[in-house]
Amino acid sequence: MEKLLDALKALSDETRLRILNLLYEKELCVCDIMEALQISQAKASRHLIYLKNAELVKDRKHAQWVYYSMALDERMKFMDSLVYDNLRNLELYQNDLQNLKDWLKRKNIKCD
Amino acid sequence: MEKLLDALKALSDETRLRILNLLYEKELCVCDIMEALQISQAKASRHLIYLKNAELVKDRKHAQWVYYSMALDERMKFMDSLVYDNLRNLELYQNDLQNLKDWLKRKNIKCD
DNA sequence: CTCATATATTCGCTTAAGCGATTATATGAG
DNA sequence: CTCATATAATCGCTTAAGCGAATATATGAG
Repeated sequence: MEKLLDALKALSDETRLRILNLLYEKELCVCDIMEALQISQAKASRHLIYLKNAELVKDRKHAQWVYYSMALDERMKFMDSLVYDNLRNLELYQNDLQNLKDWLKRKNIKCD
Repeated sequence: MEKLLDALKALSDETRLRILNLLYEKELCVCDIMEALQISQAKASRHLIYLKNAELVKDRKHAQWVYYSMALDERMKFMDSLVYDNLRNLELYQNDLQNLKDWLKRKNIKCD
């Protein structure tokens, strides 16, 4: 079966792990990801599409934004352990979350 | 952190998943793997070394044989779900287990 | 020592991944 | 319509993965 293998391939890249770590918090648009991870737009978009093809995330279009969020089926329940027992213990991923938080705050202030 | 990522990269290849599925049953030597999966010796050896470098398995030499077995630390506990909730539901991996069983039986008869 | 068996390593090749830079497309604002 | 913003897609390049075939190494048997 291909589906599981596709999901695991999607998990074998650090940028994608960093993205999943953020999406585990909440639904985000591409520009949130680029800002939080400080990566290029093309890179963020590419990896998000990769994750979508692997059926780990789903997307939702609204105006000119595309919002991505986790889309885990029953089989992928091991993802919880991966994120909470592993990623969240690592400095890089903690920093990413903090950067996301800071960025969302700035973004909201801008919109006021 | 590199270690988790190395482990995940190790999980992103079907042959290595098939090997892990077998090692989840019991400690095996390289030739058991080649026979059960019907793959070449070089291929079995290469992937086992890959898994060892990723610290998912450990090896033990005895005479001319090298025995490999699972070596999961606390962080890798999601592997249980991966194997039992996913791999073991798939025909390919079930067949591999049956082939292993058959091979071990033949092997023992030969040794009598 | 010599041979057979088990395993690891190397080589050359092919294919896939990831990347930056650029371009294309879609949407909303004015 | 025109412009700015958000996202996706393409191109060319570089590097990594995986493979089969062949060779090397280690161990036990006799």
